[in-house]
Amino acid sequence: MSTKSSPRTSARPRLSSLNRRERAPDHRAAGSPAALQFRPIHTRRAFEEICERIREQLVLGVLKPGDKLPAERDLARQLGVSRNVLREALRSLEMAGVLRLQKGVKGGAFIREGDTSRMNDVMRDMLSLGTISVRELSEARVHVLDLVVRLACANARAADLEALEANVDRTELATREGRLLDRVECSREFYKLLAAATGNKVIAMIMDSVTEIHMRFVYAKVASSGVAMARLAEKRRQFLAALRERNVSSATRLMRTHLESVQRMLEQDPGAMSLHVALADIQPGIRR
Amino acid sequence: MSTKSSPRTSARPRLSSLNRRERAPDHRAAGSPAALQFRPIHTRRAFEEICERIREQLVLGVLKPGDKLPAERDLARQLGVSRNVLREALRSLEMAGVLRLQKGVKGGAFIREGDTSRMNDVMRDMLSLGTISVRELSEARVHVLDLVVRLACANARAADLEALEANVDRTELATREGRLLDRVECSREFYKLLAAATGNKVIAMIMDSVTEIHMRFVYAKVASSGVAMARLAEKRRQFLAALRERNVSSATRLMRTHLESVQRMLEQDPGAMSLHVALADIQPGIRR
DNA sequence: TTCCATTGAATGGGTGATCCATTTAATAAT
DNA sequence: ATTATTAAATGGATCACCCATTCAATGGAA
Repeated sequence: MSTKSSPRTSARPRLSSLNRRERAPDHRAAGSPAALQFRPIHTRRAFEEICERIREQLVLGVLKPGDKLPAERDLARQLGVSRNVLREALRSLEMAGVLRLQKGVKGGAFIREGDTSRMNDVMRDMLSLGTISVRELSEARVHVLDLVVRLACANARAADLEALEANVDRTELATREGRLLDRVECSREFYKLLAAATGNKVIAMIMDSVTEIHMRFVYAKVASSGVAMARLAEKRRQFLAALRERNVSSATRLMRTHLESVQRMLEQDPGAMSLHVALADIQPGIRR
Repeated sequence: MSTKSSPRTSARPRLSSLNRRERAPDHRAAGSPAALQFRPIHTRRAFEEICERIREQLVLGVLKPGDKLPAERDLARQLGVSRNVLREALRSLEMAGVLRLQKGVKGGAFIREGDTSRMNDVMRDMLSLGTISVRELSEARVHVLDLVVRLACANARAADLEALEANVDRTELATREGRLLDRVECSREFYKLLAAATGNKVIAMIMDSVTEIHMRFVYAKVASSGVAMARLAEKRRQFLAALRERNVSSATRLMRTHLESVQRMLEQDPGAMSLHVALADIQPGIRR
């Protein structure tokens, strides 16, 4: 072994002696039972250990949103890893929405408020990879929206209703001025506000994740064909009225029939709609 | 500028001339309208560009599950970035469940089948960061489960019912043998099978994500107190019977009352239940 | 004093060379 | 034929740099 390698393995405290956490058991002396299953062992890598430790501090409450981690150089030294490896870990946590990295003096790695849009990215990747289908997503959206409408009827507060009303105002204006794509943007916002009106951030997050991609399809459709939903603002007003009255069955019915007509619109000339067109430009983003 | 820096900026084709995609518009000559909002510009970093390009190839169908990316050294050269930066991108994609990295000759970066468990990790981080509360998660779970039961009644196939039946058999056995923690594991599996019985992977994914953490709480409770749900297997049999009969109202009612009793169990001695206990040991994992 | 340009240090972003550990196919020895 | 050995390819990790951005401290001009 070369003399150069020795400092790497001994000169400073290393991350963990548990670097390889699990080993395949040695069954050589015990024969080979047929049903025996080996979980693939997977050598634990430094960056995983680092991510784990940081998440641990989060769960323990030692780290909270707004807190700053030590500078990369310091933290790397503390953990006994190279700066590059530490950066891999920080990158992963950044992409997971846990950290926000900021340059410059007074910069650093800050714990973020949770980024609820991360679920959208998961959904997008699942679609890209073909693990879920557009059909499944649409179907799920119908059911989730049904739930959201019921919860919004039960829990919407005055502020929620006002925000929705203002949204419909914008929708109406966009319609009058012929800004169809802006109107699609209003629709996206409408569903986001409706999701928020449930008063449950988990439900809202789920709702957003199944709505995001759907709206991309609508956008692509409107952009390419120029056709758009007729009497949209009017339908929204009716729905809002039902919501105000806490009339679950009416609100549900209105939303359901609306979804059906949107679906019919999307399914005209289905050949024009490709996953690729709808998903283009959405990239798991780092929102700062 | 030193002579050393010049090769970095000119010697080989760089990632993109669009390295900074969006710039804040220059409004100096136009005054300062009050409502003007600046989206924070954020210098696009190399690893983001790389992730985007790879995801692009996914959406376009050029890359499919099972495909292998070029070796790190080659890909880095092709993209005109250093190997370290490329690795940051690959790490991020690995943590996102898009890639699987494998060592050794014949190793490399392979496109994975989508990993539906990624959503669980998002949920976990949201809890750790305090963005969502346990209360919201439990409430969401009740509603989602309600939906899942309805869909399972409508769509469960013979194979699904068999798997559920086998699961209840195991539950019964574990009960008789007093293996309470194994029985919790059975419960986790039960809900996973039920989710799968909906026939919709999006719904299943959502269901799993709200169930995972909940089951950690149940596990921690059972492990610490030794108490456990009475007549569990029996209740499961009743529920399965309703499911077989496609009796939505009965199945829904049975599940709902069961959830309530579980909730009562969890809420005894609530002080003992901390987020930290329940979340310990769950780490966004790389399952190979 | 007040204001604005300059400077310099801290920080994340990025590079390239080098070595290690694991895996596997080709090769040699038995 | 079978079994060790070897060599090459690959991801994992380290080190020593340099660059670009940011911002507080500094200092000179108004």
